[in-house]
Amino acid sequence: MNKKVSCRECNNEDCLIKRHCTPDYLAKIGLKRVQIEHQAKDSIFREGGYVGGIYFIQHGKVKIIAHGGDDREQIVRMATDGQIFGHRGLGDDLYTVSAFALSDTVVCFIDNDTMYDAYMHNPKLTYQMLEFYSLELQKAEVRMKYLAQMNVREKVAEALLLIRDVFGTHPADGTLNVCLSRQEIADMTGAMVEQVSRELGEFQKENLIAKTGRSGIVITNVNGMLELIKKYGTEQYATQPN
Amino acid sequence: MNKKVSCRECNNEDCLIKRHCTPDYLAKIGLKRVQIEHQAKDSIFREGGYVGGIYFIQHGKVKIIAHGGDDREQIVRMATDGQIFGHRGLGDDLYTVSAFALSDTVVCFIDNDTMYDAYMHNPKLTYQMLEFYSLELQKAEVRMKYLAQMNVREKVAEALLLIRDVFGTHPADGTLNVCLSRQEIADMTGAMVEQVSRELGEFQKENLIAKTGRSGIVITNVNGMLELIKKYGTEQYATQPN
DNA sequence: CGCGTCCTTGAACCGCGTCAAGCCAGGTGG
DNA sequence: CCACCTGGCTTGACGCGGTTCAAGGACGCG
Repeated sequence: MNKKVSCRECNNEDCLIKRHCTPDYLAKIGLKRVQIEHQAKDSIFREGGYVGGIYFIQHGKVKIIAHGGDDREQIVRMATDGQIFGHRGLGDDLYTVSAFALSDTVVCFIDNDTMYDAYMHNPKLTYQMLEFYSLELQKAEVRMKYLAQMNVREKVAEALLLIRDVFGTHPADGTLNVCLSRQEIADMTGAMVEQVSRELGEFQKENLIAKTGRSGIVITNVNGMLELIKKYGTEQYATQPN
Repeated sequence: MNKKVSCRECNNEDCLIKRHCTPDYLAKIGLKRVQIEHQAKDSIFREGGYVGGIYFIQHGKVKIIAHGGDDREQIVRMATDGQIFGHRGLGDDLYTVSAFALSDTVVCFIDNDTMYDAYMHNPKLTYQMLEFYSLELQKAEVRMKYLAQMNVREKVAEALLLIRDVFGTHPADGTLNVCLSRQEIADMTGAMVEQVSRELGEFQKENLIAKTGRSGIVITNVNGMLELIKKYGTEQYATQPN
C-alpha cells in the first residue's frame, strides 16, 4: 500500500508532474483543464497554430514532428502515458512542430493562464517543469549527435531502441508496444523508406530482430543492437537481457 | 536614458535573465557567484563531470559539444555575451556535453544550491528560465530536422547563417565575429573537413561568400544563402540585405 | 628558415538516395 | 467467396554525393 513510485520524467519520488495527467490530481490542485480524445492518426496540434497551453497524456501515444523540405517529416520526439508535450513558451508563440496521435489517445489540455498562475503560486511545480525541460533538452542534444554522425544502419538500430525505451514491449510476445510504419521509422532517422526496409531485412538475417511486414517488430537481441551503436555513447538504452 | 531593451533570451522587456551575467545585478539580488576566466580553446566543463551549477557568459564565446564515435565531435550549441550554458538538472547529474571557450571568456558560475534557493523565492525567475529552456528546446528540434534532412552543401550554408545569427558580423569588414576552423564547421554539420572545404570553395565561386584560408569568412550574399535552404523553413535566419 | 597546423585538391570507393517493378495483406464490392 | 484494388512493404539496378585516402600548399610560429 502507499507504494512510492518515482516520476518517470524527473525520477523524483514526490514529483508533482507525474500526477498531472490524472483528473483527480488536477482537480485537487484546482487546475482548470480540458480532456480531449483523439483517434489514431489524428492531429492534436499543427505547426503554425497558436500555442494556447500545454498537453498531458492521460492515455495513449503521441509523435511530435517537424515539417521539412519536399514533404519530408522529422519525428523529433515521442511520448506516452503521463508525459508532457506541446510545451512551449507562454507568449504569443506559434507551434514550430505538429503532434499526431499514434494510437487512440486521451490528452489533458491546460491553458497558458492557468499554468502561469500555477507557476507563480507553486515554485516547486515550476522547478519540476524546469527539470523536465532540462532532460528533454539533453535528449535532443544527444539525438542531434546521432542524426549527424550515424549511418542509416546505426540510426535505424537507435530508432528501434528508442521506440522500445519510450513505449516498451508487449509482455506476451515481446513486440514493441506501438506499431510504426516504415515511413515513420524513416521519419525518425532522416533516411528513405527503401533503405529502412533494407536495414530491417539485414537485422532480421542477423537475428537481431524478428518482424513481419505490417505488424509489430520484436527486438530479439537487444545487446546486439546496443553493440552496433555503442561507440556513440548510447548508455541511455543500456538494459539487462530479457 | 533608461532605454528599455528586450532580453535576448526571451524577448521580454523586464526579464531578469538578461541581467544575470552582470556582477552588479547578481550582487543586488544576493546570488553568490564565482567569476572564472578562460582562454580561447580552454575547456570550461567536460562530459562526464559533475554538474555543480550553471554558467552565465559575462563576455566571450562558447561552444557546447557532444562527443561521438571515432573521436568525432558534434557542436550542439554556441553562445555569447549574456547567455546561459551548462544548464542541467540540479540533481546529481553528470554533464552529457562539454563546453569550450572559442575566445577569451569570462563566465559567471552559480552553484545549484544558490540557484535552487533563488528559484524557490522568485517564481518569475524560474518562469523566465522555463521560457529560456523552452526556446532552446525548440531550436534543438529544428536543428534535428536540418541535420537529418539537409545535404552537406545545405548544412554548411545553414551553419554559416547560424554563426552569423549567434555571433554577428564585424561592422567594419563584414567578417563573422568569430573564427571557426573548417573542422569546427564540420563538427556543426556532421560532415568531413574535406567536404566542408569543397563546399566553401563552391560558395566562393558563386559569390555567396568571400573567405581566406585561415581568417574570417564574409557572407557576401545572405539572401542567396537563405535561398539555398529556404525549403526547410529557415525563417529564423531571415534578414534584411546589408 | 624550418616545422607544425590547417587548408585545399584530386582520385577512388561505396553508402544511400532514386527510380522502377513486383509482392503481400486487407478491404470492398460483385 | 472470390476478384480486384489499394496502400504499404520489399527488392534490384543505377548513379550521385560524400567519405576516405593521399599528396601538396599556405600560413603562423619558434
